[in-house]
Amino acid sequence: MQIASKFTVAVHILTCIEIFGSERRVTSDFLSESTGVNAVIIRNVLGKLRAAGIVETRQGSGGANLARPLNQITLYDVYTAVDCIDDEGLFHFHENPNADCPVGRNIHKVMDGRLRSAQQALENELKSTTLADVISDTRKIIEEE
Amino acid sequence: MQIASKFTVAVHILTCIEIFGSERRVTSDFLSESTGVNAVIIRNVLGKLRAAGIVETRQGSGGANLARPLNQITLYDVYTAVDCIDDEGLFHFHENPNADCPVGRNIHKVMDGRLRSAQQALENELKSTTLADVISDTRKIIEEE
DNA sequence: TAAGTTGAAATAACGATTATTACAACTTTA
DNA sequence: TAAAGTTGTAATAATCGTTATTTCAACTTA
Repeated sequence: MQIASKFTVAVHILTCIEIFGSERRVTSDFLSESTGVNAVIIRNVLGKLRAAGIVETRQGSGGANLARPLNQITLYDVYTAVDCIDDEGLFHFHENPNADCPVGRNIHKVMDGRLRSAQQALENELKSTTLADVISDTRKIIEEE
Repeated sequence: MQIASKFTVAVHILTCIEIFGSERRVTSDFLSESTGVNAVIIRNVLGKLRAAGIVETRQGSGGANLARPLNQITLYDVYTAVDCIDDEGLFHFHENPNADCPVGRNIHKVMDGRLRSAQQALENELKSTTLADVISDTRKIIEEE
């Protein structure tokens, strides 16, 4: 049970756009090569990132670029953009608790707040890094190679 | 994409054991009734909770009870007991990044620490509540009904 | 106009979760 | 000791979400 790879793929995509965008056109085919993910899936993810105002894409001529500065895109922004998490929340509730049982009819209410807090802790952590951090680390590692 | 309901089911089970354990034998059939989850699945979850030293079960005569005090069982203990999270971590990495691409061969290294931190923030939050808290809230709500 | 690209729909492949069926092993009690 | 009820477990099916694939219209540039 894992958070869909759309999220890490999206970060990969954005990193490529920043790193290679100045030298070449970053197309869905190019991104498919780099990520190992099907080009249609890439276009799908790019579509969500575009809808969230994170990238711009060009139909026809092709290619994608960032729509705002690196330090104004957090991992949380990406995470919500590709919506790998339900409206229901990160934790899945079994759906048919017995309303005739005092525990069954209240367990949801009792757990909800605590689970939401846990999810929020995760999300706050994602808010604390921006793409600028990711790119900076990436450039450092590449230079050291 | 959600964390498997095994987790919330496990909490439901443990709550039932505490609340009803003094009046009756808490069998997998009874728990199946209360949760709405198949009795075999219940026995499966109980098996994991037993392996983690959280409950004891009785073959033959039937029934389950808690193996340690309520305030010594955190939500995190339950979460790890039913292992709804991979060894790989909460976040799923696409598996075939291109080693010939400088981004492809480094993205994992760059992201790993940050994703682990996010996961840990979630888990720390789960460590901060014990079943004693959950039961106390449950009893309060039941009394107010 | 030709070539290359995006956007999007439809469908298939795959994997993980949950449900179901079946039964051996065990405990209690009549 | 036999019957009834239960746990533990394996095997299999149903279901659902993710990812891959195929296909094609719309678009842009040369």
